[in-house]
Amino acid sequence: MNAPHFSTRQRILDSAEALFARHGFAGASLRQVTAAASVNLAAVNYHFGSKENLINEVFRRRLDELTTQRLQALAAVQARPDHGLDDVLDAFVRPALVLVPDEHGGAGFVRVLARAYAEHNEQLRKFMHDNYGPALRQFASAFAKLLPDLDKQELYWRLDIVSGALTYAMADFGMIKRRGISEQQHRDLAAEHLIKFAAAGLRAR
Amino acid sequence: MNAPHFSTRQRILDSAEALFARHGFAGASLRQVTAAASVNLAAVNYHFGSKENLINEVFRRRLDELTTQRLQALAAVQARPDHGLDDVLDAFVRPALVLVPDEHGGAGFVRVLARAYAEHNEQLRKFMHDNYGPALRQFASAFAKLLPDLDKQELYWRLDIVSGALTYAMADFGMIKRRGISEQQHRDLAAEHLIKFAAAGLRAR
DNA sequence: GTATGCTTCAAACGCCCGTTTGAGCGTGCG
DNA sequence: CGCACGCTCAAACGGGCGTTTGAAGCATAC
Repeated sequence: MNAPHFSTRQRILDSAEALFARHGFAGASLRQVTAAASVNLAAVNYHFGSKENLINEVFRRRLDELTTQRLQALAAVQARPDHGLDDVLDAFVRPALVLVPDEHGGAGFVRVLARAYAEHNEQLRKFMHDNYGPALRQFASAFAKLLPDLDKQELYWRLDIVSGALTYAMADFGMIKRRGISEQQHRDLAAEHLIKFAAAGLRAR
Repeated sequence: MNAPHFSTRQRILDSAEALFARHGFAGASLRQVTAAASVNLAAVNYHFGSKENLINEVFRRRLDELTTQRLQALAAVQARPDHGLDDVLDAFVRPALVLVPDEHGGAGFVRVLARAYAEHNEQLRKFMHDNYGPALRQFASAFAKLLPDLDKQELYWRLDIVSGALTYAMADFGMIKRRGISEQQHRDLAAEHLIKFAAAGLRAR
């Protein structure tokens, strides 16, 4: 499944991400993960200490990447003096598209992220809040500048709504089947619609 | 945990719903469920056949209720000739608030629903599509009448976004902590903000 | 060449899982 | 009464779980 020239550690992370996405954290066993990674069972505990810790590492790896890219995109947008709501939303949404697909048609990390929300695990939530929060606050202030009449509490509610819609749209949870398009196409379209929708939603009076 | 005068069947369903919400379908064991319900372990297989089937029954019970209430509310709204977008959205969102809380602070069925989305299980999805789909189509046509200029594909995308945001908001997945309010208050507020946001999003051009 | 330290390996640990079994229970009908 | 039926129960089934162990491999440094 994984090319043998990648490190054991990395192959475990890749397989774990794909299997957690498909079967959930409790539903995917270390035996499945290590088999998919062509790695000995004990390697997980050797490299990560425990399953719990492996889950955290799966997150850290991608969230760091996601946050970095978002903030980069935001900085680029804010450098342009005429930037609008759509641009900031794009900086928020677009990076989530990139780190998405795994090699075998799964939705990869975005779906893991959705799992994590659903888990409602306090530890995971704190971890996400710590790593996510500062970046989110930067976006909030970028939005606040573009929506000077919007109450701060109101803005935070709406950003939460955008995050939720983003997560669900990216993970392709919708009830409506859209035939003949790839997962990647689906997510591009979803991003497009989401940005338009969210821009109007944020401007609501 | 459950009053003893309820039937074994019902106590199992209640406990299962709460535990599936908290720990997921794979994460909550039948031993936990039956212990919480003060019921013999074998009772699950006696009354439901299998764990898989228990999960389905947990859904059927609430989804039937939810769909019925939504369609009732929609009918009431459509009876008024001057109804607007907010009213239809209210009919869609409000019933989700009602069937929410379990007795011990958990978020109950709404969180189970969010789990189901995250599971991405084909069988569950088909089940939801079959039971959900017709009602969703009724709402779609109610929205379409109020948004005559909106392309049909576009509308479906936006309704998917609304569903995602609704699920996410109801299950209280947000990153932002809001102190000093109960789960119920949180959901009332979430519904209010969601409706305002979604109405504007649906009207986006 | 041998000692060192990181990594991999097969095997085993005890535990919990979903499910099945067959005996036991109470109720109500013939 | 007796017997059938719906339900509950404790116990056991095989199997999969996360984790631990100690030996084996294999480079690098001395």
